[in-house]
Amino acid sequence: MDGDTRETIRAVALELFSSRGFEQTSLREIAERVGLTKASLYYHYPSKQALLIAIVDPVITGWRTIADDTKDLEHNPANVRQVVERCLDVLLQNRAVAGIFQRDPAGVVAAADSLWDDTLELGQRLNTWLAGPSPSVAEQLRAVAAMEVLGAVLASASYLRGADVSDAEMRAVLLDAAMDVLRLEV
Amino acid sequence: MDGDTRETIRAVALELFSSRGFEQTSLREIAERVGLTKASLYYHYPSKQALLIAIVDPVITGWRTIADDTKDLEHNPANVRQVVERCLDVLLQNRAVAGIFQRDPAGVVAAADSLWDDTLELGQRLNTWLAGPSPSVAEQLRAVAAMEVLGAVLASASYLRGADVSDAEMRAVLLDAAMDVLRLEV
DNA sequence: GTCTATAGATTGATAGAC
DNA sequence: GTCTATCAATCTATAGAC
Repeated sequence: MDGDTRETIRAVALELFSSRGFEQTSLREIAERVGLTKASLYYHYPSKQALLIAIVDPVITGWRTIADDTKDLEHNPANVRQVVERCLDVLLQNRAVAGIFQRDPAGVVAAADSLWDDTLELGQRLNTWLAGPSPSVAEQLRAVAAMEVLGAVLASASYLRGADVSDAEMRAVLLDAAMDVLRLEV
Repeated sequence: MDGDTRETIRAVALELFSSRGFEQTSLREIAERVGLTKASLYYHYPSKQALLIAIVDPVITGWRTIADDTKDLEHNPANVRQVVERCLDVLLQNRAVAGIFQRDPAGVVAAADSLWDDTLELGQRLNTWLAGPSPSVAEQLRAVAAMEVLGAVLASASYLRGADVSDAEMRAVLLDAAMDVLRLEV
């Protein structure tokens, strides 16, 4: 239980960053919860920024993979559905990390410009593909709106505190809803 | 041009809060841009928190008015469309303020718990009404997703940097898209 | 690998002169 | 109404002992 320390720090930081925000979480607090001193954190991560990047990297990578795969991918309803589905799965499988992007974009920007630039660029590539070739303004707007729909994965945690919804049902409903926004039926 | 000072401070703070985030904006920076010293800001606003509340209040009030009006309002397609339309108009007419809520929820929570509680409560009331009476889980999810669609008003600024879209077209397209998510045609 | 101690900077806020 | 000066707190990060 020694190489675990790095992972424990990551897990604690993830929980705090996603619930309170990056700037609102101090290394002192992370250290306390882990049971270390601030200074010890710096043995495992060279900076607070590096800690954030380590936490967020898997999701960026996930999105990049999807975006890369849309290169030369034919834009038809079946493919669109699959791309949206994969985006949705990234969110479902990384709720906490995605929560950082949803609840604290400002903190991410402040911590690492380039990280946010990456996120924007990936979003732009996905939206561009989703809108289809030579899209009208309406089609471009609907592409953005369809991606926004996926954010309901996280928002529903705040709003449907009563009913706990299974991942499977969330997946099915939001996928259909996104396709409705794009006005594509499969 | 003296009673204007208070308003100038508000405008400068709004711009900075909405673009960078609340915690990422210091009173020093606001003061510099206004052409005053930090200390002078405190003559006009008793605290940084109070400044945020003054900025954000009109939007909270707008949402509250809509939420209140759904009390005893029959849930039918025409009324749903009207409620969604009014929410959309609040966003379109208060883009910068809404940007604070979209880009920096974590900052708002940290600055004023109660402010965020209000926002959540209003969102919950609107979602509950939108979902209709005795809603299924799918209907509840679609209500949340429909509200998320409206967030495209702000997100599109980042993603459609090329084409500048008129408010009228944005309104028309997103209103229809939200109705599609709710699977209601009018 | 973890600690104590501290540097160095910034912040929100206040006191009091003018 | 605006200023100068300053307080007290907090933060990230580093130096160096163990």
